[in-house]
Amino acid sequence: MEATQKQFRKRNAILTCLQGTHSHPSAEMVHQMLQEEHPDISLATVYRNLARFKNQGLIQSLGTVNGIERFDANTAPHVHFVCGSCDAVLDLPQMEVPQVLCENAAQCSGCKVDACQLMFTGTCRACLAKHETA
Amino acid sequence: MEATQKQFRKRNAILTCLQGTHSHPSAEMVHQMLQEEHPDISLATVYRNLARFKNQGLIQSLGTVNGIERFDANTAPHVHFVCGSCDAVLDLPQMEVPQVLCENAAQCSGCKVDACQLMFTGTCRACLAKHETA
DNA sequence: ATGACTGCAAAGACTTTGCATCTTT
DNA sequence: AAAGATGCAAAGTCTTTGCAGTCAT
Repeated sequence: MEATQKQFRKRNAILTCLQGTHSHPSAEMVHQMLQEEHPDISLATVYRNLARFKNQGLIQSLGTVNGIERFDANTAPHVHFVCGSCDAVLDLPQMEVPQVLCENAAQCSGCKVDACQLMFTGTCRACLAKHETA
Repeated sequence: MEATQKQFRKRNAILTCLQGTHSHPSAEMVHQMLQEEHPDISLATVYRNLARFKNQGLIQSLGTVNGIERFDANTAPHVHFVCGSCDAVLDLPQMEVPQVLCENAAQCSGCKVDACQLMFTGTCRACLAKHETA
């Protein structure tokens, strides 16, 4: 009955993969990353388990970048940067989401606020360098 | 050569529709809203023009809600609330996005920051009321 | 046996695109 | 004539789902 029993190996691999990366991958990216370890894993399995984890609250969706959904195993509220050039999604761990904001939002809107996302868009350092060079 | 010349009537109608609503509609919602005024407008035309306006910076995309892209003619940075129950997207005009945040983000990340989006998710008042009643 | 997980292929949903037609210059 | 806008239908892309096969209880 160990956690690695065959029945859950792929499911665990998907979660572990997500927890071990900072790339905020899409379903397909996860599938790619698992190719070596599980060459026979199906994309459908990745989608199914990501949906499951999301429902369980083990991961969160960051929304879509260019029409593709991106996931994050870090469910604590934190700040993201999306590069419009290479579609990379970066954490900005130095920045914090002022906790007051959620309370303010709830107060001034009368809505029940569950979560909050702060997202910057622009061009990442790698792409800036690339364009300078070019 | 007036602005309402036949050639651009539908295009203008789409933009005007978007500018006259606070519902942050999807392409299909825009199409619906224009039915009365332009019963013969095609969904493809709505998509084409929304893409055009977005490129021109006349409107902005708010990302997708449940897999459907939502648009906003208000391109100034402002705060949104997304209801997970009815998919409504509301403005929170009382709240402001601290301008400092963008500068902070640029500084601490080394990225070129173009825009910033602050988004809350939860349950809107209408849905809260509905659920209480039920 | 029953329930659970997966692969495969099919279906689904939203969006984009090619082509013919009609306008405007 | 040439360039631009639109409708229609087809194609495209990402995601979900049905079904059969396999494994665990």
